[in-house]
Amino acid sequence: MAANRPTIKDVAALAGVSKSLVSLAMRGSDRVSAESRAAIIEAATQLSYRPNAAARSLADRRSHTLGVIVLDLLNPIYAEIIDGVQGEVRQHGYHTMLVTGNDNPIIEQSEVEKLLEFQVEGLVLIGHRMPAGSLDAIEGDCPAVVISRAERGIAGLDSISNDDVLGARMAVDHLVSLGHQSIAHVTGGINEVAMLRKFGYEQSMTDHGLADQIACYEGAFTDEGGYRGAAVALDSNRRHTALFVANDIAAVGALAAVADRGLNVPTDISIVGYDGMALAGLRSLSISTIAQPLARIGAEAASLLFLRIGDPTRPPAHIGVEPRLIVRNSSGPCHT
Amino acid sequence: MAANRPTIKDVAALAGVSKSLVSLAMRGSDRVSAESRAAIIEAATQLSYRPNAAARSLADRRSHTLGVIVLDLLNPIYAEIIDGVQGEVRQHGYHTMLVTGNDNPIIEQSEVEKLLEFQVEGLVLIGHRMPAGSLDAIEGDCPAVVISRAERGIAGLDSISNDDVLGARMAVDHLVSLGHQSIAHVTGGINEVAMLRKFGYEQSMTDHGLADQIACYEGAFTDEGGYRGAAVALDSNRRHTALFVANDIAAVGALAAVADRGLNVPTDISIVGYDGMALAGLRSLSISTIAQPLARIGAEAASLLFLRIGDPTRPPAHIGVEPRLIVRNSSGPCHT
DNA sequence: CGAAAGTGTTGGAACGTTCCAACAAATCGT
DNA sequence: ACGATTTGTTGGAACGTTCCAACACTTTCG
Repeated sequence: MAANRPTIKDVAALAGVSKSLVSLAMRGSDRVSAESRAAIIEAATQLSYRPNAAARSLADRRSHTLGVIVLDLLNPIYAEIIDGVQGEVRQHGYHTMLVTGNDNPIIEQSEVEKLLEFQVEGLVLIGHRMPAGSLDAIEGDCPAVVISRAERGIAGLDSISNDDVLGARMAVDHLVSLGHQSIAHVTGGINEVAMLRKFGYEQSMTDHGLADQIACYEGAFTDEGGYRGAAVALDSNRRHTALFVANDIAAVGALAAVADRGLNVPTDISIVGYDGMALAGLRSLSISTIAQPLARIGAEAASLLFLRIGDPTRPPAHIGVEPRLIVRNSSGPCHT
Repeated sequence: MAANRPTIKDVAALAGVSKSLVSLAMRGSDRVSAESRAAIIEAATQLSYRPNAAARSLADRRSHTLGVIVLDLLNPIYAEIIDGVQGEVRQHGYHTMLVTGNDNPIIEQSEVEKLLEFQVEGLVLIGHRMPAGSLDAIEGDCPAVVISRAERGIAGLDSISNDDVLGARMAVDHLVSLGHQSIAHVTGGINEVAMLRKFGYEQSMTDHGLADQIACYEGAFTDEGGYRGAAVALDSNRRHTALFVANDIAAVGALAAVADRGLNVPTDISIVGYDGMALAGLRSLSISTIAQPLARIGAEAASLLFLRIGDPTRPPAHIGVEPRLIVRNSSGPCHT
């Protein structure tokens, strides 16, 4: 561990120039003579000089850093979104500060606070839990974009999400095209996204003249929730031939419920999930699903943020991305 | 968006005291009179003042921030480790800067560089890919701890990992206790962790007098790799009754290979994985596994780092944590 | 050939904090 | 009652950068 970290002054002294010139050179200005530049680079590497980001961001009044707060790292779909964000951010030469809310609004709030103290230039919220009031407060302070939660209500924030209603309709359309009629829905609980998916399901069923076949079973966005909902569906006296489950994780649970009853997927019953998490594609699961373009959502969120940073007065935008059907082995023709 | 962010001076002016006193008060010093404190708090909230972390860390020469670099966010076990790190870090009142290497040594290197520019006080490396040389360089600059890669070779770094040899032995012991003898191993490819697990497998087989039953099939730490390895194992003319697969993701692939052959788990063949990722516990998979205490590994890594920050001269430590057997539905008694 | 325009380079003033020595006022001990 | 301590408070100097106005020197050109 060397004594004290070398500063720009040390480099200047060693190279025999002024600190200002070193500053210029380090940032690759073209107003530096070739000789000076060479001497400076030489000195810098010799001292293994590393600019101090704190000092820089203080002087510059820009941190070149974006804050990303994610509801919960454990859900694999968030990880995929984050990857998208990071890629885009890197391209802009920015840096990312990533924190988790641990599914806890208090922690979430305080982490956001910390990010703001670090003078992040923008905030990406991935599936937050904050009350609208806090969001408004943030918005006054710092450009922000919200992912994966419909935020039509909140005026000032950019947001991006997939079209859950459309996606749900696609799931039903797919099952209908396979000849299914008694298509049940295992819901994702009481939250906006789940509601939209349920709504899409009902809409499409009705459009196909299957309104009388509509059947919703209460579930949740978890393995456990999917299992419960599917179990009730399967044990009912209605002979459902297909299940549209509110998300992929829940679909994994539903798969287990089917297996527990000695039934086969897709011969006895078809299953379609939602989200397109990589995991659902593993061969043991091979769940048909409505995929969100997760990485693209992350990337678009980041570029939206850069747009707003560039022009804080631009009107808030909402980007909707299209979900896409991925057919795997969990859905097949209706056999009754 | 308010005009300019209020600074400590603005607060001081509004409260009618000096900036020094505000600084004291904000950090909760007890040398501030009740009146002054009240006035300051009042002023601060009124202006919605937020201290500037860049300025603070410049003056303080401490960033109160730790850097965490993870190989790849997509692997769920890393997410669980990160959660552990974050929890511990939060308890110390520190902040975390999390970046990914995207499984790319170049990016990894440059991200670490950025973290160091931010004057992080320490670094947690979760499954890095850097050559030993870069690691040495880091070590000179900044306390660091390495997770989940045995680093006995590198003298100066603290590290923490589970005992892979022991874990592999536990897996075999478990299968033997269920009456299995022809226990094959699907490997994790050519890397240190995989080698250790393979070594533990061979050791335990030998100890149980089953040296002649040892059979290794080449796989990888992926779904695909597990599928391939298991497929070869199952198609061989040796009638294996159990498979120890190098990690959980690969075990998921192995499960698919078994299903493809119309065989049943665990009646026809037992499977044990390694890692203890939450996912393996989903009811559709229910894979018996050797679990690493992932969150604890993260937490211990962080506290190790705090120890070293507190005393940079302390000798480097290696902490080994014990893996634990979790029996689920993928392993059962031998029926032949 | 002298003014104008360009080329490199420089010192000093920011940026928003924390730390420190200094100090005034109140309280103490003898 | 008077120096010694304690209790609050203060201005100014760091911290390591970037920015800016000002500088010498060349070069250009009418």
